[in-house]
This record gives sequence, C-alpha cells and structure tokens, in this order.
Amino acid sequence: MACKVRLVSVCASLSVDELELLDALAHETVFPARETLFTQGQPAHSVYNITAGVVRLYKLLPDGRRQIVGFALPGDFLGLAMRDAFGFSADAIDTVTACAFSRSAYSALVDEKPHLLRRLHQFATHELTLAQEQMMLLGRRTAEEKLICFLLAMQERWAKLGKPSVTVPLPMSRQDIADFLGLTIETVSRTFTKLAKDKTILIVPDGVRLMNLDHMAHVAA
Amino acid sequence: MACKVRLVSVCASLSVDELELLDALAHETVFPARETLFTQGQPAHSVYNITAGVVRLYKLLPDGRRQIVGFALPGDFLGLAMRDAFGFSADAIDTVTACAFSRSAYSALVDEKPHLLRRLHQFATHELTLAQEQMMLLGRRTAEEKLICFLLAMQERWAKLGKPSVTVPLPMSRQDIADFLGLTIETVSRTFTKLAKDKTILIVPDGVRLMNLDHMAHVAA
DNA sequence: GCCCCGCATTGATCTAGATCAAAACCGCGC
DNA sequence: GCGCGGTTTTGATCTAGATCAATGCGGGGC
Repeated sequence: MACKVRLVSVCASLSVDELELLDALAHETVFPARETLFTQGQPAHSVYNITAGVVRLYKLLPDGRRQIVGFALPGDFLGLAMRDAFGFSADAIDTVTACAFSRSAYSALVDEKPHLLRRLHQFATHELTLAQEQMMLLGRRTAEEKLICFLLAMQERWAKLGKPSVTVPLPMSRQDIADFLGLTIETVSRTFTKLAKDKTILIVPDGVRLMNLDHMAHVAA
Repeated sequence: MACKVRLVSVCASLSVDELELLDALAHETVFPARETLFTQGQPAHSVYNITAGVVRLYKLLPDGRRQIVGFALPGDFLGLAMRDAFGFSADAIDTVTACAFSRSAYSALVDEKPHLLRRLHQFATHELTLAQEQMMLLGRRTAEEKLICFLLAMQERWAKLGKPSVTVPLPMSRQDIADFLGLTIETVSRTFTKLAKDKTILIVPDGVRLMNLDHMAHVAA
C-alpha cells in the first residue's frame, strides 16, 4: 500500500506485520470533488483514513442552516467515535482518496492491539482539544479574529503535513469558511478584503499568502 | 470507597480486583464552592473523577473574554486528554467532591488494562460528539434556541444520573450560562423572562421547570 | 428587623454582522 | 471570442444581540 500519510496517521504506531494485517482490511477509494463520503445518521459501516484531498465535515439543521465542524486533511481519521451511526456528514471538496476499512473488522483489530487503541485515543483527545478551541472561537471571537485564527490554523496543519509555507492553500469555498466560522459568506468576503487592504494577507488563486505573521499571531493571542 | 457514581463512570468497566487497585490510587478531595481545581496550562499532575457537585470548565482570552467549554457533573472525568498540561481551567460551582488520581500512576494502570483505555476512549468520543453539537449551537443558533437546547441538555444529563425530572437544577450563575452559550448575561436574562412569559418554562429558585417539552423539543429539532 | 452587597432583571441605545440586492469575476463549453 | 452559470465581491439597509445604565431583589451578618 502506497500510503503517503502513514507517518503522521493512526498507522504510525504499528509494526510491519500489523501493517500487513491492516493492508488486508483496507481498500483505497477515490471520491471526486463534491461527492459525499457519508451522511449524518447513516450506519457507519466503514471508517476512513484520508490520504489525499480535503473533506468537509458538517452538521445540518432541519431548516438548512449548516455548521462545518471541521476540515479533514490527509492523515485525518474519520470514524473515531466508533458508534453505530455517523454524527456528521462528510463530502469531498477536491478529489479525495481515502483508505476505507470495514468497521467490524477494524474494531476487531483494535480490540487485539492496545497500542492501536492508544493511538486512536490520542487522536480523539487531540480532536477534542481542537473542538474546545473552536468553541472559544465561535462563542467569543470577532469576525476578523475568527478568520485570522482559521488561516493560522490551516497554515499549521499544512506545515505538519510537510508543506510549511507562508502561502496557505484554501481549496474550500467562501461559503464553507463562513459555515465553519459561524459567519455569512458576505462577512467572510469583506473580512478577506479588509485583511488584504491592511497588507496582512495577499489573496492568491485558491489560497492566501500571509504577509504579517506577527500581527496575526498577536490577534490570535 | 463510597463512590456514588461508579456505575455511570469510567470505573464501570472494571472488575472487583481492578477496582481495588484503583482505590489504592484514588484520594477523595472536597472543593468548596468557587475553588479552583486546576488552571489552563498548569501541568496535569492529577486527573479527576467528579463524584458530587458541578464544575465549570473554561478557557480565557488574554483580554478576559471567557468561554465555558462544559459543565462537569457527577460521573464526569477530567483529564481525558492525558497531555502534560490542562487545556482549560476548572472551578467548583457548588461544593464538589472528586476522586483524584496521580496521573503517572493512573496512566500506568491504563497501559495495563486495555478495557479501561477502551472506556476512556468511549468517554472521549462522547465528549467529542457533544463538542460538535456545541459548535452547531454556538455558530448557527439564535439566543432562544441556545437557551432551550441548554435546558433540555441539562435535563437529560440529570436524568442519566438518576434524577429524571421536569424541574432542572441550575447551580451555575447567569454569567456562566452566558459564557457557555456565547451570549451576554443580559441576553440570557431577557431570554429566560421571555420563555417564562411564554409559559415555556417556570423560573424557580436555582433552576427552572420545563412546562412545554413538546415546544422545546421542536425548537431544538 | 435592617442594611449591605453581589447577582439578576429591565430599559434605552448602539453596532457588528446579517440580510437584501446588484455588480464583477472566472472558468468552461462551444 | 462569447455567452453562461456559479461564485465572489461590493453596496445599502436592517436587526439580533451587545453595550451602557439604572433599578430590583434576596440572603447573610449584625
């Protein structure tokens, strides 16, 4: 299996023979842009490890209001909760490839390999920490702070994946960013233009270049 | 150990002899109202299992803005992340008793008992699911919806602890509720009065009686 | 009982961000 | 190149909830 994210992902805790077991369970799947990986409430037959592309994870209210609870990047694992149904929907923003595992086989393997469970638990608590950060952001920060924190967080995530750069790729739409930050698309757009006028950022195709990291880090506090 | 929450808490997965091991590690601590259990960033020497009382868990911004990331009730476990430092601060709202465990001893026990880790992981993913619900609430719901969701969630949590009732105890202040819901104290107060005028709720000392569950459930959707 | 003092409520006003409504942009197929 | 559909930006206006400012209230100490 030519898994590019092995070192940063759940699999990093496994030995060679354990990886072979995992290989037997995995089957790589490609999702074209805009395709749904799974829907909230749907029985979770599979769990996924993203290997390329970006996925949006979101919840919907009956009237259509949407909250994006996260963006999954390569190395991220979907299905941590190990419950019978997915707690959110997921769809591909660009072309996504993922390792899919049948949940029953996967959870049997987890039962036998405590250090795989340990790794999973580390992932879960890391996610929980991020979720609490996001609560602070959603509940108490201004629009400008929200956007700055988002850009810095995306930069850091790409950096951890071996793409450290002051130019941050943003494959998701403005609407996606709005739904992640609890804002409207218009406010996101205006805030981008304001930051660009400030020379804090430079807007480039499908992304942004961070021009004043000091100021941004200061605002993010 | 006279632990009243054993059946609902992490310990529920343990056998009698394992509980004895745990007993040896635990020491029960009482925190009077308003006292701090621990502070964000502080090295996490201990982990805690709440056995009585209510704890507020919060993050602060340098300028004093506060976001409450959760209220811990009896049975709740603080220190899931198992990282070196706490990610949030915690203080007692009323008189709180907790089982404290030294983190090193506790994590050694966890290493030896996979089903304890399993239980911990279940708790963590449950917390994560709640955190994602809270993101939806903070990012996309109106003040009235926020308050109704909060009251229903509190009712359900007390019910799971064996106190099912249409009268929901609210030991925390209005300011605490505001900082949990991403509102100001004035908005919380006004929303309470509006719901009371509606006859959706009845405000009682240190709590609220839910008078129209159907309507509330419908709003929470 | 009465006086505090900290919290909660109520009222008046303000504003960040939402909403409504055009333009401008940007591939992409023909 | 041109037209077209979707996205983004910009502009004008509105409003939910914030802020500012009293006033009310309830429980503990004396």
